Amino acid sequence: MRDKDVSKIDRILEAAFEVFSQNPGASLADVAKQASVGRATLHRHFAGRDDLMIALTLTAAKELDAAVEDATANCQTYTERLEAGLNAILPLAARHMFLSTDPASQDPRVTEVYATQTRDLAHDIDMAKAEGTFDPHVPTEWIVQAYENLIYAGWATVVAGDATPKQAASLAWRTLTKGTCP
Amino acid sequence: MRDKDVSKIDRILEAAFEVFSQNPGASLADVAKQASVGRATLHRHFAGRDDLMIALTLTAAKELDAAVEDATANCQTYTERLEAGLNAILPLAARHMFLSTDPASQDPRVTEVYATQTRDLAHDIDMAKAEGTFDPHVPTEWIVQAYENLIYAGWATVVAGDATPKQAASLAWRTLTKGTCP
DNA sequence: CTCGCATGAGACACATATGTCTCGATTCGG
DNA sequence: CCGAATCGAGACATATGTGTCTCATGCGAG
Repeated sequence: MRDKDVSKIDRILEAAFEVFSQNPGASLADVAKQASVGRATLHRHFAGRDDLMIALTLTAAKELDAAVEDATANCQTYTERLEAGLNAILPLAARHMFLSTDPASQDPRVTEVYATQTRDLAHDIDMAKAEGTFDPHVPTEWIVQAYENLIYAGWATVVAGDATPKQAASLAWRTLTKGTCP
Repeated sequence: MRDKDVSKIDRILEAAFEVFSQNPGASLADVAKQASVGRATLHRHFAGRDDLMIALTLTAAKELDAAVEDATANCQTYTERLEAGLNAILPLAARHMFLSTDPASQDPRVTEVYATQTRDLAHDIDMAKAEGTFDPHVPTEWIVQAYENLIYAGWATVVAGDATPKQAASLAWRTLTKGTCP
């Protein structure tokens, strides 16, 4: 039965990503319907909306970690890591973006996950500074924000049909490092 | 009584900006309370949540237009206009950001306002391209997205206490044009 | 001073989301 | 083939937001 449970949990989480991506205010009934699962069954695995949101956040973090780790396995430099990571994250942005505006981010596990992600990114940026990719005079905190928001910009461009994910990632990386001047 | 009405509408709109900025899902009762106004009075001026959101969007657009127009009055070039506009918009981002994730953006007036803003921005960027500020090979649509999202990044940096609005605007402009490389 | 009107407070009905429960159907293991 | 467990569907109670209405109050106009 354990396997079945996992399968059902995964289906619910997957459905939640799809539904909430398109409408962050969707009801749990919508999620259950998308997962082809009874509403009661959803409540058997997730106590309520908050529990589900927390699980989604942790799942999203795992997905991101896995994608980034896979994409950066063969990278030699931190600069390469950042560029490859950007390519890996951008296609996942659509699934996870609704979590950033989620008000239920008060759980300690969630805040810790976010803190860890930001800290790791800041670390890589600091290392890339040492490699000469970023100006040491530009605050690392700013580069972190710019990195994350240019990913969002790339995703928006893809959604608008103005670029492929690869092109968007390329533009985001170019803008972050060299800007858009000639 | 006309003056009183305007005053009350303004108070409601101002309260709505404050409340929704901190919690986009707040109830109309919260807004009325913040405005020191009866809930019924709010409904006398705004038919419902959608109406209020539309009014907020149009008000925000006016505020942005006014701020940008004022800040760019003495600009000689489109490049200067874009940089000055960025400085003007960034402090207002906190008030308006919740509107970008608002699902009630299906009203024709709202979509038209957004379309106009984006079109004007794209026009200025095209002109700045001609001035040599942006690489003509970089799609204008991308620069629009980067411009808007770097404003958001700047606002986030200010909120985090890592920069003043002026510093954040400067970083955003530098990143958009020259990037963050040394 | 008095009248009239807008207002704030609150009652009321309604819609929706949520959480719990029960029951018949289905499925899986023995 | 049978029994137990799980599931989906739906009923039910509850909470919250919303929209409308009434009414006493208080303020300003006349």
